Amino acid sequence: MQDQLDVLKALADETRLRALCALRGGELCVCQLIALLELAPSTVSKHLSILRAARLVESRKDGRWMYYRLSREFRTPSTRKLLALMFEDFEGTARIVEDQKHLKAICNEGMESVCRRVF
Amino acid sequence: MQDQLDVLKALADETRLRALCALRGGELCVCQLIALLELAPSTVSKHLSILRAARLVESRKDGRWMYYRLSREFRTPSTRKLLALMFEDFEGTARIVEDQKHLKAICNEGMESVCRRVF
DNA sequence: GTTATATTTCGCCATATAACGAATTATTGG
DNA sequence: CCAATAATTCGTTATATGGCGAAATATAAC
Repeated sequence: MQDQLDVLKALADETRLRALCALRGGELCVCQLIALLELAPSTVSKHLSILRAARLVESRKDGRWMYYRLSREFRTPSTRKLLALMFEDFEGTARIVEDQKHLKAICNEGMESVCRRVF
Repeated sequence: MQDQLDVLKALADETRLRALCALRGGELCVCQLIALLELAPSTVSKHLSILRAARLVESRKDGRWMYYRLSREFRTPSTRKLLALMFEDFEGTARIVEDQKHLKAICNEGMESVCRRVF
């Protein structure tokens, strides 16, 4: 029960929902998520570790960069459906639409520049 | 967005999940929920008010007794699906199975007796 | 090997949340 | 009306959570 509860707790936070929505478009580097969420690196890192502990995201390291993406395999079969519903529900809310524009700009900026900016 | 977030926050608590699962079998009096959850009346009342604020449950008053049930209409269409998934996920977990037995005993006991016991 | 860079971990603070008991409200029964 | 009962609201306390900056870690660049 704790595992499923961890998933729900992970979802019950606006910042983490925004991060998950952002990852729908594909993997992102931590610095890009920092730029998107406009929070301290340590704060974003903590949120990502909570999402990972709930197995909603997974990460891969590439040199100095750490990339996060939505998990391919979830803890329970219904978690995938849960996420799909979540996305359906939040798709189109002002914040998420805003984030999508913002993220597009961040991706165009190039990672080197984003990193220099946020650290 | 806050509305949907309130739903997720309401779901991200073991006690409230147990209450929701218990209500699947039909409406229950507050005193029965107090007996099931084994928490102070004021605590249970607070949890129920959180569930109601998220529009996951609704209540009706019958004399001195207040009955709670799962909402018939949810805030968004997908909330129904969300709850269905939740139930699917928690169905069969040790705690919920235990609660089901416990609730059966509470319902057999009769409300007068339950009320006397928990207050 | 030293320095720079990207990320995480740690320690701290402020706020949010869950629990309780006491006081309050609303309704029934004498 | 007055007492009893069911439930809620209020005030308090302990713990959890989210935020930050500083320190630690890991990798790349020189």
